[in-house]
Amino acid sequence: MVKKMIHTSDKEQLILQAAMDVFIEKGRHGAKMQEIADHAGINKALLHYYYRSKEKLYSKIFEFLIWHNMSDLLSLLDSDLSFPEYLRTFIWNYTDLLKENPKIPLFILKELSEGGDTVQTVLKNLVESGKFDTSKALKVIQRGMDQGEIVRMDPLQVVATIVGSCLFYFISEPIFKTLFVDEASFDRERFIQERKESIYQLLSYGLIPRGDQ
Amino acid sequence: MVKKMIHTSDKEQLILQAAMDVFIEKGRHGAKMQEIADHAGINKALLHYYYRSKEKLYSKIFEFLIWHNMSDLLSLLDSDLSFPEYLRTFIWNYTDLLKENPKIPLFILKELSEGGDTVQTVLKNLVESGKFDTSKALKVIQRGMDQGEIVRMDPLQVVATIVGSCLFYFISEPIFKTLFVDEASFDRERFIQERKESIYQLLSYGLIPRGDQ
DNA sequence: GTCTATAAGTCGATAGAC
DNA sequence: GTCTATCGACTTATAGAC
Repeated sequence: MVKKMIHTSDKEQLILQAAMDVFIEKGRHGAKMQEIADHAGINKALLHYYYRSKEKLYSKIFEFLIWHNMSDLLSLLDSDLSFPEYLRTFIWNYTDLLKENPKIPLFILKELSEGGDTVQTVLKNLVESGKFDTSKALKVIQRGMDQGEIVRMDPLQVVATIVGSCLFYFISEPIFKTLFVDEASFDRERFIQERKESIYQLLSYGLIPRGDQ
Repeated sequence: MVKKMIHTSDKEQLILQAAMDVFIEKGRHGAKMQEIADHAGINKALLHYYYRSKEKLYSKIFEFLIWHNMSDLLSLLDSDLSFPEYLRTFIWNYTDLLKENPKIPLFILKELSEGGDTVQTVLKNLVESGKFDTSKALKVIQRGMDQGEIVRMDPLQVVATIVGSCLFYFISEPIFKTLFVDEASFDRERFIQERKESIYQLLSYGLIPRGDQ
C-alpha cells in the first residue's frame, strides 16, 4: 500500500490502490487490466465502468504519484533552519520517505524517460500551474552561501548531489545487493540508518580529513 | 547508436542494434517486434528467423547491456592511483560514459526492479561466473583509509554516494530540466562539465568551509 | 453497480512461396 | 535468407442481463 487518494468512494479507492500497486510493479505496458481487477477483487468490466480506459487510469495514477512524490520532496527542500540543520533534516526525512515507498521514484523516472504524451502533459500541467515551486529550495542554499555557512557553488549542483546520494541505494537495491552484499548477513535497516549519517558526514565535511573536525 | 556487438554478421548486427535502441527507448513490454523490424529495415519474419522469440532477443540485449555497463563501471572503480586522483579520475570517466549512453542505467535498473526471471537469471549468472569483481574497488577505498588519505567510513557508503552523485542528473534529466531550468538558456554540455568539478569538490572537501582549503 | 460473455484489435509467431 | 500472408493467443473494451 502506498497512500490514500482523496475524494473517492471506497470502491474507487480500492481500484486506484490496486492499479497503483500493479502499475508500480509492472510498469505502464507490463501492467494488465485483468491483474488490476484481480488485485482489487472485482472484474475487468467494472474497471472500465469507473475509468473509461487503461490510458485514463494510468494517467490518473501517474499524476497522483508524481504530484505527491514531488510535493513531499519539494516541501522537504524548503526550510528556515540553518544550513547544517537543514541538510541533516532533509537527508533524514527524504531517506525515511524513500524507505516507505522505495519503488515510486524509479517508476516516475522511467515513465518520464519513455516519455509518452500522457506523461509529459501531466508533468507540464503540474509545473505550469505553479504547484512545483523550486525557488524556495534554491534560496535556502543561496542564503547558506551568502552567510558563509557553506562554500560557494551552483545551487543546482548541490541539489543534484544531495538528492542523488539519498536516492541511489533505493533505485539500485537489487543490483547493489547482488554485487556488494552477502544477503544472509546484510542488515538492510541498519544500512539505511547508516546511510543517513554517512551522506551527512560526506557532504558536510568531505572525504579528505580536516584538522578542525 | 550505442555500441557494437561482436562475432555477428552484418545483418545480425543491424538487428541487434535496432533491438537495443527500441528496448532502451520503450522498455521490455513497450517495445514491439514490428518497430524493431522497421528500425532495422527488415520485416518481422526475419527477426524470428535470427532470434527465435522476443524473449530471447530481449535476453540477449539485456545481457549485453548489463555486461558492458557494469564492466565499464567496475573497471573504473579499480586503480592504483592515490585516492584524490582516483576519485577525480572515476568521476570524470564515469560522467563521460554516462554522457555517451545516458539511457542505459535507467533501463537496467527498471528492468531489474520489475525483476522477471529472465533478467534476474542473467544477472546471477554474470555474478556467479566471477565476471563482476567488486572487491578491488572496495580495496582501493580501504587502502585510502588505512593510509589516512580519507576519513574512515563503510566503503559501501562511499561507493553509493559517489555513484549516486554521478548518476542522478542523467536518470532524472527530463524532470530535472523541467523543474529547475529555463530550457532556452540552459547549457547542458556546460552543466555536465561543471557537474564533474562540483561532485569532486563536494565529496572531497564537503560543503562546510574549512580553514586550510 | 456488478456481473458474464464476447466483440474488436493488437501482437508474437509461423507457414509457405521465392 | 527474405518476403507476404495469416494464424492464434492475448488484451482492451463493450454489450447486455441482472
